[in-house]
Amino acid sequence: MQMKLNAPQQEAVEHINGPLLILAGAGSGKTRVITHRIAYFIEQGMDPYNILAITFTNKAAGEVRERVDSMLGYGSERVWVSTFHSLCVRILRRHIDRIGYNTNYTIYDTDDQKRLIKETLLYLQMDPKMYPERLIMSEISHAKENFITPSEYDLAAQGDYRKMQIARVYTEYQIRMHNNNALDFDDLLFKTVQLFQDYPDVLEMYQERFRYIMVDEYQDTNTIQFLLVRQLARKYRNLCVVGDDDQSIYKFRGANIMNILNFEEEYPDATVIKLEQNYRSTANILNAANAVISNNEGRKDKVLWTEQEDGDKLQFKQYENEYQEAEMIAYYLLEEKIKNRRNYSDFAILYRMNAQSRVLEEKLLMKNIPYRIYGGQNFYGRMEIKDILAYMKTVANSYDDLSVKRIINVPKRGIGVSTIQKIDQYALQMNISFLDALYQVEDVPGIGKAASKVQKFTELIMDLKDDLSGSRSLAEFFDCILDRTGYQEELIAEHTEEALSRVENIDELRNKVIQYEEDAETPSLEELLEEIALISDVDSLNSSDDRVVLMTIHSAKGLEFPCVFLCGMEDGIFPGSMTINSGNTEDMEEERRLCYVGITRAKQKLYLSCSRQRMMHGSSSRNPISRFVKEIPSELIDAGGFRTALNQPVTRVDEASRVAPVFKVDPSKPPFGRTFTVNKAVTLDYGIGDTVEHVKFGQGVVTEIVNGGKDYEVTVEFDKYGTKRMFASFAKLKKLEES
DNA sequence: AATGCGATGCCTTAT
DNA sequence: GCATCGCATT
Repeated sequence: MQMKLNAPQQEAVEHINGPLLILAGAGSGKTRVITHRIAYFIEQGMDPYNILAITFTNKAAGEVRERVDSMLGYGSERVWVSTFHSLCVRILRRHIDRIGYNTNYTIYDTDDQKRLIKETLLYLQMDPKMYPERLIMSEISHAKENFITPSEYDLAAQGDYRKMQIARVYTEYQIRMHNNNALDFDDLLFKTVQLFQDYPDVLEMYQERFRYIMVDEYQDTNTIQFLLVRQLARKYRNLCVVGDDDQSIYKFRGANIMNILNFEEEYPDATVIKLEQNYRSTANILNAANAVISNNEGRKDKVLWTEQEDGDKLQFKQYENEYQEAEMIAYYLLEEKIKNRRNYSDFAILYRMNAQSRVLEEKLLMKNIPYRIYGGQNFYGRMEIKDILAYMKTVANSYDDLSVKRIINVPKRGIGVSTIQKIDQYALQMNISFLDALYQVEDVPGIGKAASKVQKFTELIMDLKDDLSGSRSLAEFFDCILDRTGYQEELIAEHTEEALSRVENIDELRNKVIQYEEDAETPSLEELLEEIALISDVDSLNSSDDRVVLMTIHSAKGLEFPCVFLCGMEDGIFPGSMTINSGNTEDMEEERRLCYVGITRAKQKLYLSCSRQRMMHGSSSRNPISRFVKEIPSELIDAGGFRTALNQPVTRVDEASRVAPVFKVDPSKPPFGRTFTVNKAVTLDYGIGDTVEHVKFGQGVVTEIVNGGKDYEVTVEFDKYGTKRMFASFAKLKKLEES
């Protein structure tokens, strides 16, 4: 651990007035500078109340506050440290009524958004096949990220039929969001910027309050965040942004790397400080990272260096399939743990996509290695959690039609789709909320005996509203929901393993409610719901429980681990096939930055691995070694006998990786060191699944290849002659078609 | 209205 | 390989 601040760090800490850009390489003590800077400001007599620090995750915010607190022992609670989203939520809770929303608005997550889009498409009679929700969602999201209103979008769409259709959805979607008194994630930013734009008095209030602004991970800010920061900083111009252009990895969600690259143009009087000394990783790991990232063009020039020892070489292994890869990761993990007396929590297994976690999980489970998976299906995204939350949201905001529709027949009350549609129709005509329409169910035409069922439901909601005002705590209210709905009872009655785990999840949610109530100064249902809406998976990462961590490289940004496994290092996975096929240089550079982020998470040991064959959406595919692995100088890598192949030029290695022999691992006797043998007498230009031709037997498909030392034993299923096993050197099989 | 079945289509990455 | 969706059945 670094003892005292180095010169540039010190300079950054003591810079008080005017714009400041801190280019902080990975592991260069960024958080340290931020926390010291806040502490320094307070020591200099500044009011902590005037300081705003924006971080990427709630977890990071908590850490900043904690560290400032431990440095000063006071004052930190008055510093406003939060993420962009929670900053906006808190501002809007106070002032959103100025722009026509109710301050008890609901926050919609991606799932809610999707439902609403679906409803909207139906209403506009647009074909979801022509306009997939996915596409619409990203269009709307990108519009909002660029502060483009529906009418502006429509204006720009003129002449482009497709865009004009999307403009219709965007417009109707926003109307519905407004009617539901709901905001999605993008709206939180959008509405705040809009509020500040339309109400300069409100903006000035916050400008006065936030005289000193710090933004972390600035390279991942998008346009709307840029605008928000610019608004807030305009008056006092005491803006300090910290970031690393090499770690910009969120282009897909609108992050604009130009925000950091052009900071000096936006603020010509900006001071620029570079932090280039890395305190995290060994020299070998750092050099590998430097080598990879140096392949990108158009970056701020900066070279990370370290005083640390070389350390161990990076490990690289190619396996036959993803099961073997997972198996060996588990094996090497245990080996390292025992050899160097490490904790499980010293390890992270990182991958490109969440889908890769399943196989890893399976093998860890088999070997009794405690682990925790972050990301993917979020806890709060689970069905039962969303159901219970929908009850809470309905009580908190009766305009939230989406939540009401979600729970009106959950648990089953015999209220079906047709009834819901009729009521929906009625609500639309009367221009009232869905819940209000439910209250007037007797006036809704065409509702027969379902009316009494609906009335039972509305009574339930009214009772719950009474419960909330009558109950002493939110936990008590929570139990009222469970009791009155019978949700939990129904699950218990099911007696299945799945239902049981849902019950457990509900219990966990209950704990969360209790926890919130203990921590909050003035607990309220609204605040509880917003906290839940904005919580991210890594926020709950807790290094004190001794488990291996599994997550995507994206989620791992900002984290560090003594030992890191980067798996699935294959062209087609990482970089992904989309990126490779598109031929887009910018996209490829972003993938490379992601790789850079992955490598620089490791402090001492880095294991890279890939698999020759892998199941991807149902079918098996073969992937060559990732080009990024090949960008690492071979002297930094220990790859057993495979090093030769790595040294070859990229184009030739691609060829070579197809010819390379199949190797088999006996899990009971895991190999040390030399895993690969490249110098074989015979090489095969075909693999499992390929169609081959034999002089005598004709065509067939290769089903198995066994490494028999000098030769390969190849099993082929011939079209006419059945399955034959033969030695490759005699068979002289000719490849016809790849699988 | 609820259930169950086969067909479809789809995968980055996440607040 | 998985989840979602539409359809037919009870």
